[in-house]
Amino acid sequence: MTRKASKVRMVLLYGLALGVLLSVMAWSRYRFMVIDHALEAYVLLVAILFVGVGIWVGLRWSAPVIVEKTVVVSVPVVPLQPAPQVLAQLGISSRELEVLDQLAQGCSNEEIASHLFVSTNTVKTHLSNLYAKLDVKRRTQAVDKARSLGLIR
Amino acid sequence: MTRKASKVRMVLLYGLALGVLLSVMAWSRYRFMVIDHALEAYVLLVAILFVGVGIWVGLRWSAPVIVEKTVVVSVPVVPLQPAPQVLAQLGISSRELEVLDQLAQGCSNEEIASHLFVSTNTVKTHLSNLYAKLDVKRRTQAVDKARSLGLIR
DNA sequence: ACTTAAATCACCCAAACGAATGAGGAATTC
DNA sequence: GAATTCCTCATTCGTTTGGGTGATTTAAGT
Repeated sequence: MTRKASKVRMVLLYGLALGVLLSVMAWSRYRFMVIDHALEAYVLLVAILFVGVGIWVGLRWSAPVIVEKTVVVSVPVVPLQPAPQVLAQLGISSRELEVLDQLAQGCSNEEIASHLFVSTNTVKTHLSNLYAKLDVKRRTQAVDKARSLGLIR
Repeated sequence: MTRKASKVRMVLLYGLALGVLLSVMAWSRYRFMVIDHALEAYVLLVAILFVGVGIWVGLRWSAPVIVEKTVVVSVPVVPLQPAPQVLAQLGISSRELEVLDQLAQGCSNEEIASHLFVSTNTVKTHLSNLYAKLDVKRRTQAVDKARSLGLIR
């Protein structure tokens, strides 16, 4: 049922109730008029009744107060790019990527060399090629750029 | 003003209004009693008045309907740690943090120096202190560690 | 068979970097 | 006012890094 329909129906019900109440009161007034101060009691009764009606109407008509609750949910963040295309596009070989990874971990040329079981000269060659392909001059720049390209975590 | 206080005040006002209205009616009934069907009009007036009061009360008392809305917002992911405590704990100064930031962007000592308007010697000093505080030996290590600590983006 | 690309290593040289140390000035704290 | 911290700069010395160049080997593709 729509909100509008329920309002219309309620107004009709309210009018009906008012009419009935007035009739009942008109009929019953002779019974109570003999009592002194009957009018006051009468009015009080009417007031109480219609305050009740009003409250009911008010509650029904009151627009729902919409409270927005912001719920923060933690979501697993996936790697931006597994770097397959970027890698190919830049022409970076797998060996160079290994070197790049070591680089990002802060290894020196000598450490990289020992980790990859090659000479430091080889590492330097790989690095030089990497710099050219990444278009950078320094190892720190290489790490920064590789990270922004998603080549490394 | 709190909700409770306003409710209490409203009840009091309501009672007062009712009392005043009753008094007015009691005083004025002699004027209208001569007219036929005056009571019906009287009751109607009271009914209308108190329906209004009731509606007002109902609107005021109506409890907010809480509607939960799921809102999806994009949140900048990264601040593992706002780094305030970590920073303080490691004793890293703001200037050192600036140097660290430049470092992460792949700047050379000379570039950092010109960006921060100091000599390269000063940069080297800051770096040395940083290395000690981060317990590393090389700039690349420093960047790596600072990142893992959430000190930099 | 020829070409190409990747990986490996070497040598030389210059620039950048890092360690160690000292020191002055400013602000804050005790 | 003494101590502390931070920022600044300097000097020296050894290490690391990067550029340039060239070479060999292997694998893959034409």
